[in-house]
Amino acid sequence: MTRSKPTRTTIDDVARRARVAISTVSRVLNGRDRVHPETRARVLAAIEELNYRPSALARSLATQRTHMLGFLIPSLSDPFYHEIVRGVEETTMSAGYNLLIASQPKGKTARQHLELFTQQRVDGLIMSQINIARQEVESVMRQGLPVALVLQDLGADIPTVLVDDYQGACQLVEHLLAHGHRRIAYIAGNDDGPSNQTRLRALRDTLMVHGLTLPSIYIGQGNYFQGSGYDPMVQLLALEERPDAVFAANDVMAGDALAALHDHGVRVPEDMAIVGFDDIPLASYLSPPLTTVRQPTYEVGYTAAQLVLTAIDGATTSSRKMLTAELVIRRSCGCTA
Amino acid sequence: MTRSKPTRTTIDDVARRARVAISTVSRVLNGRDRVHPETRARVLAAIEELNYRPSALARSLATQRTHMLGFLIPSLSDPFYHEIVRGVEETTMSAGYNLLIASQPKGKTARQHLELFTQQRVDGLIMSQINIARQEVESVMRQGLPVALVLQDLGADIPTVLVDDYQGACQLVEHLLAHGHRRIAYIAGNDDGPSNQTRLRALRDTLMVHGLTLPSIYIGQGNYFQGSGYDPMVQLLALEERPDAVFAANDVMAGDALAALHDHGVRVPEDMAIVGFDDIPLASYLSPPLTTVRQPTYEVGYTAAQLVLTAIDGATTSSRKMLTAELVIRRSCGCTA
DNA sequence: CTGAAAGCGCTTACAG
DNA sequence: CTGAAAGCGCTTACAG
Repeated sequence: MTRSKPTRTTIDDVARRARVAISTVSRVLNGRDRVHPETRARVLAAIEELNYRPSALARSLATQRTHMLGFLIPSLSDPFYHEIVRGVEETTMSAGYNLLIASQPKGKTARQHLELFTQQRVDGLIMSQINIARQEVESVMRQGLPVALVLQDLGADIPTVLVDDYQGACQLVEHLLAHGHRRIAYIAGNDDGPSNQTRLRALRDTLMVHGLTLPSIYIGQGNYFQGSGYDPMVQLLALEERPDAVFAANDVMAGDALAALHDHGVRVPEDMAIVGFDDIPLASYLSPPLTTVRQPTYEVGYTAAQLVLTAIDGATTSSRKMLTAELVIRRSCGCTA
Repeated sequence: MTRSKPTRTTIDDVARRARVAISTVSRVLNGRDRVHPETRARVLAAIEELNYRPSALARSLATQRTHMLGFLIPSLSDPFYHEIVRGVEETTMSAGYNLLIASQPKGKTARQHLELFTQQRVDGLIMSQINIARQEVESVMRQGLPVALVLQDLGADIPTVLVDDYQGACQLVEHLLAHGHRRIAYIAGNDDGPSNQTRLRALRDTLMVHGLTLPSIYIGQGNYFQGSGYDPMVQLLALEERPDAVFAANDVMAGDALAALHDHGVRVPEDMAIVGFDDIPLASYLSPPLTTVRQPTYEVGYTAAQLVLTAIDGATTSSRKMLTAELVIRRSCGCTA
């Protein structure tokens, strides 16, 4: 007679085999209370012989701790998130926690998205740029679940990690101006996050400082995703007075713009300079290599994880971190490496 | 008086408020047994008022099902995995399961890596190219946990999804030969997976069919990771009789080779053709765009998820799938798009 | 249609 | 140092 589902070996099996109570097995498992060496040896032997693995589920139910962290991001395939994920993951792991990553499912609302985690599967939650209301985040926090927000500002009382891209974008534009460019166009992302408006504002402000302006026809509309930078670039090329430099709101769209220019026989940077934002791995592979602004993505992930880990430990720390972005000069701006 | 840890509202709270037994609350929650409409309404109201969320932990312990799938991969930042992950994730989600992704932690063994999942946190497990022995996989299966292996062949009795890269590599080499190239070099990956040897064999075999051979000095040694294709390319350039085409075992190294050629003023494809393998997103952004072999990565993920989902449902299906790879012609081979 | 009770597999005071 | 028992928050036969 075969059983299709082999029953797990449980703490009871071990206790019986070692001739002790299950509480004793539990003690050697957790190693906190003292156990007589001989008893411990018997238990360990039984565990070994039975190839016993304690059920994390049962343990979590009893302790009210899952030792898991949740991380919600818009999309796993967005290269911008890779280093953030790595930062969160490594930090989480070395603190003895496991990471549950979920990307925003297509048809689902942020609320359903959250459900996975609020059903008590994680001890803490990190969210980045998901479409969620301040009030929902607060509701989660009120349930006692520590939260950190990443690259998304929903108010001062929510632990948050931000990057100062205003400052980074200003540097970038200053650099273009230093190259002598005066007609600088912008390929915009969508406004789901705050970053698009911030970068645009940095461009406007910096131009203004130099007595320049940004004509509205110099703003092309993309959406941050791959492919969305191509048409706006083509439209800019069709203008009577072409821009001499283009600032794309992220590297992906800058790559599209580069492709459009290549297809139209426009040389970069000789005929037109292109710069991006983010410094994703692709940026250095583009031709010419892309001048851009590096967001400290690994550090963003690291910091966010630290924020919720310390909150789990009950400590209250200053909960807002602003990291700085850094200009990365390559060749698409006109510099010769 | 404030409580630092607000106690969760449980099924008991709901039952009390609705003046029913917890079993009744459970019934309306799961919607399987019939409940009197009025009773149901009372319970639903109580759930709403208390903002009750059932504990997935407790439920899993009682039902012995977590509705989670585990996915083990070598690294989250490897672009090759993005589409595979997407395939697994979407399939998993639409089947009502959640996905727990873990990449191989630096210092940890595959065994520790597995622990997270074997401690009964998932209903099924997908593994890809992690360093694990056949015997360990079998041990997991014996515990009753359905498993699928991806791009890794550990024996016929383990459900597996493979891609026929031998055939794909042959097509690629045939294409180079059709361009008139005769001195074809190879930049090898490491041998952790079987793919490097397979691709190399395909190159050798195809050359042989045409009466050609692969001199050992035409084999450069990379390791699949970014940067590792640069030096081997430089060494090939230093050869007395330079190759006229280079087949890099993956796109990432082909990108490195391209960079090396660019730095040395060698034109591609005029002076030398370059081809890669995988068709990661980067491939089309390279300059010139890279001719390569597309692995059906999304489909690989989809198929693997299906394999374990049907296994969870108790069905026994044919458990080995071989998907076909496809030649993607761009410009680095000499074709004019 | 509904309730009381056992059980899922652990942990943790409480006794001894 | 060790055991018996309660409890974590659910589900699911079993009665009624």
